[in-house]
Amino acid sequence: MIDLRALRDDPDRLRASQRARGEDDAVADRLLDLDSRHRSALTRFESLRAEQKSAGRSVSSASPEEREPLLAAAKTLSSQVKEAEAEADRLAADLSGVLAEVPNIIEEGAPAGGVDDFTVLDKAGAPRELGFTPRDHLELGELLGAIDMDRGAKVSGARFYFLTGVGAMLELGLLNMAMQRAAANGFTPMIPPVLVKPETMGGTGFLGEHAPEVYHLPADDLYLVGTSEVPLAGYHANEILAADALPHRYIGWSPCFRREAGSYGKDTRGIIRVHQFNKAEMFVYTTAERAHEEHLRLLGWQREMLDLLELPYRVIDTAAGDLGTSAARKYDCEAWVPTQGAYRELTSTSNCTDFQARRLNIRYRDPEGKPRFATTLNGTLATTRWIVAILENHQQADGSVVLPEALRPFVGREVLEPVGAKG
RNA sequence: GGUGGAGUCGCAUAGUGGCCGAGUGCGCGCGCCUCGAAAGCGCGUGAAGGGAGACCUUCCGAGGGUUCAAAUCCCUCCUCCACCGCCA
Repeated sequence: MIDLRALRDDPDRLRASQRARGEDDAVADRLLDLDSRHRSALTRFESLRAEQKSAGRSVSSASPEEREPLLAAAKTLSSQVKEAEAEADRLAADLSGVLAEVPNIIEEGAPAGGVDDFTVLDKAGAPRELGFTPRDHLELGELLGAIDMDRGAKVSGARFYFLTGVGAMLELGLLNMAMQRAAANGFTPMIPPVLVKPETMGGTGFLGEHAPEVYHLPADDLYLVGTSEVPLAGYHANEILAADALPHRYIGWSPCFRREAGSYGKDTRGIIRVHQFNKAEMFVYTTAERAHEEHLRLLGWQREMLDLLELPYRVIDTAAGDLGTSAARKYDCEAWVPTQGAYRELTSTSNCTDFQARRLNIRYRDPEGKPRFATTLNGTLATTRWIVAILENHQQADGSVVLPEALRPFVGREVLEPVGAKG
């Protein structure tokens, strides 16, 4: 949710942001109009209410003979107050309805445009010269006895899979490595609930344009999270945090569930795009002043993981139209996938400014003791998808995969060897 | 799943329709006192919104309702505690 008072002072900021995102900039005027109508309705209600309260008090202190006319007047006021309140409530609902649709205002510097208008900020590590025809991650996964898509489909349907044997161990090792590194960097490890209430899901901004992506359990009115960002953002909802405790840095490990609606036919092979996967996610609460440098720090920790796993990747500055509802700025790291000849997203880090904090009512005390909305940031530190890049980039001609050194202690072996066909 | 009890200002508590427009204690802040401190005394001490301001409105777990008037009465829900049943 954006700041209405800031909008009153400078509506052009929202207009410019909307244009950069390729969205309607007239919402600014609709908001301003609703806002001023709401405020005058509110003022009317409040003064009537004040009058009613004093009228009520005069009834209680009146002598029996004065009582009757005072009571009649109070009754009249009471119905006027109800009416005025209903009008103010109606306008407040209209206003928050429009407000709920408005995405965050982009950070200065974010490239304008859509999905393909990103800026490449950096490239790291060159793709290996293989000297043989690379196998894709699924072929390798089957050869290594690590991935079983067929039985995933048998049990749960398309886009489900089993990680088997070394595949299971590889994922555990990878995620554990991420958790350990984050903990060493001062993050608090968290294993959060993955079913959340509507206000938590809505508060993080996922029930807007992303709503069709989200699994919903109608019997309990709970949502399955697509990332632990959701419960970690809800963790401090409706709290006022002590300023000297900031930043709060959490590293969450959770399964993530995504319906992948609208991506039919895309990435249907293997585990690149699946309905359920695991993820280690960094989540930070801090102040507006410190947010930008924290964002770069999150990116730094992501790059460190990718470097340790010896993966070639590039860093992109996502364009405004591809930021999603909550983010003001987003950097993605994309790893090289040899069989696709392309870079594919492995990490994403977003600065959500105070957008989520407003919806979830997360504040801290500034040095003057006044509550202010916090800034939230998040970033991937490892996911199941990383297995794709690890297998493909570190494969050998015989189908074995030599694990990067930093990962070995977490997986408990140096090389993943092909197993005989076992069905 | 069932039954009973509870949820009030940072914490603890008072409050069973109008004197609650929320008291008191602790904590915290400022001041007096003191060489300095403790004790003592005095003053202050939540959030949100509107207004240039004086000030006004809302918030007693959440949401509805009754009433001229609700922390207080009624309904629904949530959370916690206790017990019963079932269960990985």
